[in-house]
Amino acid sequence: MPNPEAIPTLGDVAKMAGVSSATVSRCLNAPDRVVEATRQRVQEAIEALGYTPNFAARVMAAKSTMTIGAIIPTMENAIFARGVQAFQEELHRQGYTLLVASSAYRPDIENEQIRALVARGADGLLLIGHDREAEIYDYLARQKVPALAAWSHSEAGQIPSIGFDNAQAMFSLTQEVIKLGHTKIAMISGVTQGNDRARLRLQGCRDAMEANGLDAAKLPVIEAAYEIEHGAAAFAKLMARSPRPSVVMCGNDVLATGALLCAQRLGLAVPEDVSITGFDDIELARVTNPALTTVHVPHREMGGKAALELVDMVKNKSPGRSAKLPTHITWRQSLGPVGDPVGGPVVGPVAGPVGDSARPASEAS
Amino acid sequence: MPNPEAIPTLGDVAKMAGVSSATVSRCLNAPDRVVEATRQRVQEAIEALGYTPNFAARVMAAKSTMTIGAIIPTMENAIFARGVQAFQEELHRQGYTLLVASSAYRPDIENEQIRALVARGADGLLLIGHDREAEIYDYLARQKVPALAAWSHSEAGQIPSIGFDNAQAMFSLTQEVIKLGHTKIAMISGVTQGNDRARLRLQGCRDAMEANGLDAAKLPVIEAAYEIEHGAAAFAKLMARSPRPSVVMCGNDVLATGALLCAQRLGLAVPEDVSITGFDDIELARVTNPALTTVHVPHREMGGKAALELVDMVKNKSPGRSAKLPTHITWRQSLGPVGDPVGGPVVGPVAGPVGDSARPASEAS
DNA sequence: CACATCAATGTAAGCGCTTACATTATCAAT
DNA sequence: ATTGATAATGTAAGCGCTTACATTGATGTG
Repeated sequence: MPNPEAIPTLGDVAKMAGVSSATVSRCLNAPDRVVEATRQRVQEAIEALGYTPNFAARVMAAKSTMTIGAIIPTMENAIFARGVQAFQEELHRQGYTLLVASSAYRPDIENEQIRALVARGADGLLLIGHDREAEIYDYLARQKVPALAAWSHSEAGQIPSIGFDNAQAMFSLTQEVIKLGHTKIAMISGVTQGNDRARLRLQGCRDAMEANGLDAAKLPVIEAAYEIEHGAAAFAKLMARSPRPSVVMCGNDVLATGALLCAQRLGLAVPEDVSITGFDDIELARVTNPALTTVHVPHREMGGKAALELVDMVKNKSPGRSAKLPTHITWRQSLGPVGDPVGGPVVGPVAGPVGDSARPASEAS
Repeated sequence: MPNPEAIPTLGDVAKMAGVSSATVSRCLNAPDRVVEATRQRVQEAIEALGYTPNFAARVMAAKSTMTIGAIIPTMENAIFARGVQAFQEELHRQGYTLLVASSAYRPDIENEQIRALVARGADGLLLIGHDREAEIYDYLARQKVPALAAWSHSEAGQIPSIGFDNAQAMFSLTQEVIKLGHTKIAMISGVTQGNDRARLRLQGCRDAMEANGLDAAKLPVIEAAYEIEHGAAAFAKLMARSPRPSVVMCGNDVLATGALLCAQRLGLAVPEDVSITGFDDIELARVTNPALTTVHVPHREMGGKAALELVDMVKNKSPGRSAKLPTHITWRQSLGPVGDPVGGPVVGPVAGPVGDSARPASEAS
């Protein structure tokens, strides 16, 4: 009997069961390659000893961890929550474990986390967006760790991506805004530095303006980190401008929620005095008052698809195929026609008592 | 020159730099034990080769990963987001990497994830609450992996905990509810099975009723998973009862938000027709209309403290000390006096335009 | 100048597992 | 019984790193 204080090893089990360590290993990894009686004896020894395999050793010897890593910019708000949850569920179904790290939107930390996850043996990585130093892609390539980008679709990226067209989606939404008569548009954008999603959304908005004969260069833009209070502060600044914008398009629902809260504080009615739009369609968007008209992103579908694709890349050494998922506008109450008289009817289709609705016609991408 | 296709190892670096592998290892782990000139030569070789240490090998040899694991019930909503973020920030400051896994509130998955993280070499684990099979605590003890519980304080737990007194907090809130004249209380509780936080919150509510001469056995309780729609469904059922409750206390802010949404659908004014309370004080609670009166939990403080304590346990093999953090009630607009006439003034203190306020007097625990 | 001292480096033994290959047992067919 | 094929198990060589211990060489001392 080995020292009961020590953690038992394969060898201890083998000794106790009276077999070789190879046989024990086989019991664990290929049970059908060992005869019933032996397997049982080994099983008993395992239980008696309370043995659990040492993972590091297994990894060293076998070079596969059945672990996928994901580095997301933040866990603080729900932007990535649903997608990651779906990703994890599909991974679990495929027999993989997901480990998540977050970068606080800081490239240096993301870098660190990527290395940490790779070092810890992640068989594959899920990254958000495409913007990062070339060095990291080199590193991943050298380490032969497949990576997949999500939340942003681009055929031009260094790695395949499962996502949607951020620019296109924002283009469509802006189109609708303009159709409602707005010309004094302003935008609260996410921080575009190192964030292709934010940059593309801004771009989409500008493109739609130009496409409709508005001068995109004159679009007032404030960049704000994705926090409610920052959205509120930016909104306050925008409202102080003259002429006052009739609509504030926000880089995501968190910023839009902040804007809404600020409008409330300022005594501005939404959408009568000013319209506000979001992006992402997270839970928050349904809950605010008025509820947010926003771009719906197929979070769960994206997560699930990304999992399948990444597993394929890992298992079959496939190069990975990108996919572009459709988004659509979810109409709620925060966007109305310009100059709507106070209390006037909300235009834009509304369904049901706390109505969400999607106009098939306004399908983006 | 070794095969350029292969991932370089310590040995490759050593060969290139013309030193032994031990020296290279020392350059990495104890730079001051090797002379400047050598160190530089090694550094160059490392860069030329693009070498990165193999973590599994390092773990096997050194038995420390500078990694902490956390298993949280869910990432889908923000209940744990802020706390975990703070936990991670402090960990990062201490030189540790945090890896997060989620269990979807399922004990079997939590079990799996705990093993996965331990197997992958986590030096310590953060768990939520105390409710889990004894077997897991045994496993942790055998593997000598220190674990700390959060979001729930209990001196009686198998592992130390950094948290707050869920029962006490709910007791205080219920006390206030009763003080406002409510006797027809109902509760939408989280699923209490395997969730000590939910159970204690329910208990706290019952205790306060008894303490005020109300029959806790008559408290209508519906258990619901922490999702907005489930909260809404439970609320609808509660509202169909006769007599109709004058206040619905919810196990957390997510459920309360669902309740609020449902009230809106039913055309019930909150708090005039029915009051609603939350728990946790996550962002959601500030954003709903009316905003939620809820129990404020010191998420960031809890996360930071937990990180410090867990690092101490890991580094110094300390047994760990528990800590109970104070909570307080955050007063907003969803709780009012019973039978308030429609449109009547909101009682209960309110501060500022979108006022949050905490009454020092109602400090819980 | 011989020798002790100490800093810098090298040697080599693991860490716990997987797996290619070698060996032995089993059993049906002759 | 003998043989050959095949199934079951054992042997042992790594996987890439850390580290106790051994070796070397420089420096200072009596």
